[in-house]
Amino acid sequence: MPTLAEIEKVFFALSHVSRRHIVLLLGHSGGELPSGYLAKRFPHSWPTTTRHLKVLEEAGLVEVRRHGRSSHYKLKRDHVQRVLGAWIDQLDLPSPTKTWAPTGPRSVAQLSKATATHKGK
Amino acid sequence: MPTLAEIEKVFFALSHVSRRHIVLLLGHSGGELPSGYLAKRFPHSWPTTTRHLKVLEEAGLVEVRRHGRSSHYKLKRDHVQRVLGAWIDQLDLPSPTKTWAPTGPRSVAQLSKATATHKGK
DNA sequence: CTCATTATTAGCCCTCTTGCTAATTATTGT
DNA sequence: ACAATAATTAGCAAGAGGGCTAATAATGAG
Repeated sequence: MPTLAEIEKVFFALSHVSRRHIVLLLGHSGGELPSGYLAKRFPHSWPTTTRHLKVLEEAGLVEVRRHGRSSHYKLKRDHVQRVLGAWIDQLDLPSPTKTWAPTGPRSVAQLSKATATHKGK
Repeated sequence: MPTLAEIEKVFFALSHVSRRHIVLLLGHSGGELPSGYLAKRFPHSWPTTTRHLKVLEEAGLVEVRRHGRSSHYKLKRDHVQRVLGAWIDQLDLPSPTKTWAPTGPRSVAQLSKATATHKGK
């Protein structure tokens, strides 16, 4: 279960278009992307991108691997899905005994559960 | 598919703790809650709650029914799930032919698809 | 009609966020 | 050693966001 602080940081991080766009770029790339590559794809200056990346990193949405003079950023998919998924799940009415109704629209609970095989930070 | 503007508004709306909390309260209630009921549950003033509610409404996350001198707010679950779900789905690598890998963690795609039986605003 | 209740609107202030440029650090190449 | 490249840090300015109080609107009760 994500802490309040985690939820806070994630939603804040995703509240800015550029940061969401960075996340999407990283997601589509499938792997790592260097800071400069990302910076070039935005109308704003490189330092601004750097700051966005730091926000994403502090939110645990992204991880960096520094190698030589370049920094490679990678999306932490599981964290995005775990935090957002868990929050969305909370929207449902409090379950009496954690019994998810077998009928009706599927809950994202399964997603966050299935994905929870990874490290929980 | 949610428009960019929709995504923007939803993520902005959910970037504030109080607004997220309002959404959760409405979600848990299962139905409608009057403005004053919500306002009383926050440390800040009533007008501040009113503003938060307006933001949520403009984001399409909530709908109001005014009756007499009270306003009743209701969560639009489908919209929350449709927009957030769709965005999360975009994180996955662009599918070659929309073929979701049969192995690995399940996508939220199913959720948003299953839920998409409702009105698309 | 008058008063109380419920809620929203208006306007103000202060903080936080985000953009920028300039400076700094670290690494690679010549 | 020196210059070039990659990236971050520092510091500043502008604007947005969110809090408050006071004022206004609308409805219900007596």
